[in-house]
Amino acid sequence: MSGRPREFDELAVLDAAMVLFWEQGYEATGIAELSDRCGIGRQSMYNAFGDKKALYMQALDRYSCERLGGIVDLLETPGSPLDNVRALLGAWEANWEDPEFRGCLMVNSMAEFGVRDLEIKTQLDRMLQKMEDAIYNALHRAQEQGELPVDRDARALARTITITGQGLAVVGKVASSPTYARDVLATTRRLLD
Amino acid sequence: MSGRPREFDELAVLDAAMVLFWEQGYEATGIAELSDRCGIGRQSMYNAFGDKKALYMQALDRYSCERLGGIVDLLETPGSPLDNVRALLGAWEANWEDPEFRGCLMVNSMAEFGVRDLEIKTQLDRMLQKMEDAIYNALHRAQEQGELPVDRDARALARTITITGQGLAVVGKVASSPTYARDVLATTRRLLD
DNA sequence: CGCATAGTTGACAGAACGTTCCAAAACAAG
DNA sequence: CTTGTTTTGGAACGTTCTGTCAACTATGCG
Repeated sequence: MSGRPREFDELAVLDAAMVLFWEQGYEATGIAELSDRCGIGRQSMYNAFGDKKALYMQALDRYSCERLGGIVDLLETPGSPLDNVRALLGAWEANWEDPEFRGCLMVNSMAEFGVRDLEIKTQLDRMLQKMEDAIYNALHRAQEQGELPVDRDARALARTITITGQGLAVVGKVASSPTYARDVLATTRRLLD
Repeated sequence: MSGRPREFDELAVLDAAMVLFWEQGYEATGIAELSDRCGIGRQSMYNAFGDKKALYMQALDRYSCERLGGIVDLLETPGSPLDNVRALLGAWEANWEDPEFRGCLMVNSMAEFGVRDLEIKTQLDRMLQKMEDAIYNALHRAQEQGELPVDRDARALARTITITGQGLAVVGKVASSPTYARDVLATTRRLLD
C-alpha cells in the first residue's frame, strides 16, 4: 500500500546536495544547509538517503555517473579517438577560464578523505580508474587507427593526462594566471602528436 | 618583566599542528585533538597562536618555509639545474612509493578552501607561485647553460611540472597502482630531454 | 468514509564544537 | 621573601552539530 507521495524529485535533491558538497566539502557542509538548499526537510533527507555520509557517498556516485560518465561519453564519440581526447583537454581549458570554476568533486574528495576513510578511498579509486581507462581506451583506439604512434605507452599517457586533469582541477581553484591551463595543456597536447 | 617561561617549543608545536592539519584537513581537526597531539593545553595554544584559523594560517606558513623551502633549496643546489629538476621528480616518485604518503598540505588546502576563503586562497596562490618560480628559474638556468634547448617554453614547462606534482599529491592518496607515478614522471622526464 | 501507509514538520536530545574565564603555578626582578 | 608578569590547566560558556522522536498531513485502497 502506498501512502503519501514524495513532494520532491529524488535526483534533483541529490544533485543539489552534490553541488553543495562540491563547493564546500564534506565537513564544512551541515545538514541544515543541505536541507535548506535542497528544499526539503531534515527528516525527509534522512528518510530518502540515510545519514550524512550515506548521502555523500550517493552524491559521489551521482558525480561518477553524471560528470565522469560525460567524459566517458565524450571519449567514446564516434570518429577520431584522438580528437576526442583533444576535445577533453579543450573542455578542461574552458572550465579553467570559467570564473565560477569550482574544481572537481572527485579531487576535492581525494584531498579531504583519501587516506582517512577506506570506504570513500575505494570508491574514489574506482572513479579514478574509470577516468583513466576511458582515456586509455581512446588512446588505444587511436593507435589501432594509426592516429597515434604505437611506440607510445598509452597507459602512461592516459595516466599523465588524468594527473594533469586532476592537477588543473585543484590548482584552478586558487591560481590567478589565466594562461596557466593553456600553458599546461599545450605541453600535454604535444604528447599526442 | 618576564614571567613564567614557556614549557614548549613553539616551532615543534607548530610542526605537530601542521602535520595534523595535513593529515586530516582543517574542518576535521578539533582543538582538543590539536592540543592533545601537540602536548600542550588549550589555553596555551590560544595564547601562542590565536584562534584555530590563525593557527592554520601559521601552519601553512610553516609548510611554505619548511617543505616548499626544501624544494627551492633542492632546485638551487649548485651544479646542473636540470639534474636538480630531475632530482625533484625523483623525490616525488619516492614519496609516492612511501606507504604512509599523506599528500601535500598545500594541495589539500586548495581543495578544502580555494574558492571559499579569500585570505587562504591568496596565501595558497603565493605558495604555488613560489614553487612554479623555483622550477622556472632552474629551467631557465638550464637553458642558459645549454642543458635545455632554448626553444622550449620554460614557463609552460614549469607550470606543467607544478601541475604534475600537485596532481600526484592528490591522486597518490587514493590510487592503488604502484607504477602510477613512475608512468607519469617518465612522461614528464621526456619533456626535459 | 475509514484504514493503512508513507511523507512532512517542528521540537528536541546528546554530544562536540571553538572560545573564554579564572585561579593556581612558575619564574624574573626588586 | 615579596611583587609583578606570564603560562598553565581545568572548568564552564554558548553555540552548533548530527540524528531522532512524535504528532500531523496526505495519499491509495477497500
